[in-house]
Amino acid sequence: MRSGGTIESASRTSRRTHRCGELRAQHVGERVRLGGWVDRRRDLGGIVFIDLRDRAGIVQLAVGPGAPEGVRRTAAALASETVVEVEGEVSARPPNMKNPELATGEVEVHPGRLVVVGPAVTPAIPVTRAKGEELPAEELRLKYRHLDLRRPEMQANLALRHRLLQRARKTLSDLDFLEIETPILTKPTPEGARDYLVPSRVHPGEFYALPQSPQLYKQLLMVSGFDRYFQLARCFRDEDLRNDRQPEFTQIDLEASFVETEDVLGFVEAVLVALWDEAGHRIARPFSRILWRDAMERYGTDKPDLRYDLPIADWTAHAQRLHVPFFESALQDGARVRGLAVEGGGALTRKDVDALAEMAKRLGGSGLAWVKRQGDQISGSVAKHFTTETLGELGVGDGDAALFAAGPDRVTSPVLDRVRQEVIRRLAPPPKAAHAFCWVVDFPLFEPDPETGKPVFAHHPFTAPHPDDLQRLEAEPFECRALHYDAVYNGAELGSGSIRITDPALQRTVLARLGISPADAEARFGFLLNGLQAGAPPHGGFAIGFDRVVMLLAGAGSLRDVIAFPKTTAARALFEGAPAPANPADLAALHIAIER
RNA sequence: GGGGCUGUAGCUCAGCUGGUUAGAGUGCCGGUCUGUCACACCGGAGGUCGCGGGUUCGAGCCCCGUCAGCCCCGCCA
Repeated sequence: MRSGGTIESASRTSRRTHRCGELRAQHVGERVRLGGWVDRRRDLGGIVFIDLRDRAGIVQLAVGPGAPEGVRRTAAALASETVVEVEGEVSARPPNMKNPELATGEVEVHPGRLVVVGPAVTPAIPVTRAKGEELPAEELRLKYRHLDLRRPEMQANLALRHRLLQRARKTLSDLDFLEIETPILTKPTPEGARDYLVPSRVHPGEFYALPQSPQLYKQLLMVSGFDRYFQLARCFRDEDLRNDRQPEFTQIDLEASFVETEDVLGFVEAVLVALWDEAGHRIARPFSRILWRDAMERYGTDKPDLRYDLPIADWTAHAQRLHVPFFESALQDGARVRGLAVEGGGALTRKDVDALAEMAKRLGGSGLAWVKRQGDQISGSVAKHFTTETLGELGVGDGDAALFAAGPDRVTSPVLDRVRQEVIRRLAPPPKAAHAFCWVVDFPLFEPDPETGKPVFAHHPFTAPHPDDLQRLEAEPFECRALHYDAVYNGAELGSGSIRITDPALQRTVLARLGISPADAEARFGFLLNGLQAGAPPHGGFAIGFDRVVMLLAGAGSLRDVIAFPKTTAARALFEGAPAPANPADLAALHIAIER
C-alpha cells in the first residue's frame, strides 16, 4: 500500500511500521515502530548506540541523556542478538556523523520506548564477525543454522532464490504451462540412482520410493493431454554427495506436447534468460549449439567452458613424423596425440607444468609432455624434438607453450579437459564473455558398460533415438545418437532433456536392446507402456537443476549456501539431527527389523 | 567403497626439532567514558589440545585406530 507524500511501508504490521533497513532521510521526523535483533552495541557511557538488524538491513538507535530513564537502563543492558521492539522518532544524523557505509546512514532513531521481546543467550556462533575474521566452521554453521541464516549474505541468497522461483513460475505460466504436482511417495525404480525408500505400514514388506525426478509422471501428463506441464519439483537421490550435490534438491521440471527439440530449447532459453535477468544479467538468445562429438573433441568434456578459447588440437600426424619416445610408446591401437597450444603459455612456471603433469598422471594418463618457446629458445620435456618451424605448425608462437597427451580418447579427453581448466585458472586470461551459454546436442543414445562393454543407456531409457540413426539401433548401437540435449553455462551443466519415445513398439525395442526382457519391461515400466498405447502425443521436456542455478547466480561456493537447511556430505542434518534411530514400536508397525 | 585436508578457549586462529605454568584477537563478565559505527581504555573469568590406545623420562606436536566437517575419485539412468 502506497499513498502520496509519505511512503506507506509494505512491511507494516500491527507491531511495526517499517523494517529497520528501510529508513531513509525522507522518513526524518516520522514516529516509527521497529522490531529487530541487536547487531552491535556501542556504549559510550552517557550515550548508547545500538545497531538494530532485520531482513531489510541495519539502522542505528541512539539512546542519549534525553531518553527516558527506562529506555536508557534497557539500552545499557542489551545483549547481542536480543530481539527488541522500539518506538521513536527518525532523526537526521548530525552532519559529521553520517555513515556512508550504511544504507540507513543518514538517519538514526531516538527511541522513546524500547522493550526486550525476545531475550537471547550468548550466540554459539557470531552472526556479525570482526573484519577479516573467517566464517565459523561449516559444521557449526549447520548446527546453529538459525544463527547462520541471520547473516545478511544468507538472507540475500535465500531472497534471490525466492525471486528466481517466482520468476521461473511466472515465465512458464505466461508460456501457458500448467503447474501440476506429482507424488512424493512413488514406485521404486530399479535403474539409475539409489532410491530413498519409505516402508508401507499397511502392506508388510512393500515400499514406496521418493522420486528421483517426476519423469514418468510428466510423460503420463502429456499422454493425458495437459500439453504443457511444469513443476518446481523436489527430487531425491541416495548417492554420495559433493559440494554441488545434495540428497534432496529442486528441479524446474517441464514437459510439452506436439514439440520438436527446437521448441523445448526455446522454452528453456526463455526460463534461463528470465532467471539471469532477475539476477541483473542480460543474456542474448539463441544460445550457441555444439555437437556432443565436437565438444568431446575440442574440449574433452560434454560441458565445455566456452568463456575461453584454447581448444584441444589433434597432433597425431605431426607426432608420427617426430619420433618422440613419449608419443611412440602411447601411439598404438588407434591412440592419438592431442594437446593444447597455449597462447602466452610461456608464463607457466616449471612448477605449474609439473603440477599439470602430476594431475594428468593421477587421472590415469601417461602424463603430459610440454614445450615452451621464448624467441628461438625451446625448452621442455620434449623440446629437443621440436624446431620453431614445427612448433609454428602446431600454432605455437613466441611466448607460447604446447601441452601434449597421448593415448586413447577415453583417457586423453578427461585429462585435457582438466589440464585446460587448470591452465585457464593459472594464466587467468580475460574471458571472451562473462556468460557463455551453449546447448550440447546429439548425445549418444547408449554408452558401453565399463565392465561388460554392453550398451547401457547414456541418459534414461525413454529418450528418443535420432530418427536418422534408427536403423543403427541393432548393428551399431554406440553410433546411434539421441534426441537429448544439455544446457551448459560456463562449464557447468544446468540441466538436460530430450524428446521422448512415444511409440510403444520402439520403446519395447530400446528396452530389449538394453537387455531388459519383455516381462521385466512390463513390471518396471508397464504403466508408462500402457500410457503410450493409449494415444501418446509427441512430447519432450527438460529439467533445470535449480539449486545449482541459484548457487551460480548468488556467487555462492556451495549448494549449502543457497539451501536453508542442507545436509552434510555424509547426508546428515546437523540442525535437527536427522537421520535418527526409530523407536522399536514404530519399526514393528512397519514390519522392519534392524540388523546390526 | 577409496584418497586427501582440517579438528587447540564460546568463535577465528598461532603454537618452532617432542621439553617448564598452552598463547593472541574477538566474544563473555566487571568497571570508566556524551557522537560511536570493528567505539576507546582498565581489569577478570574461560582449555578433556575431537575421542581411544601406543611410543617416550616427557606428547597439542610422533605412531595406530576411531569420530566429525570439508574436498576429490568411484557413484549420481
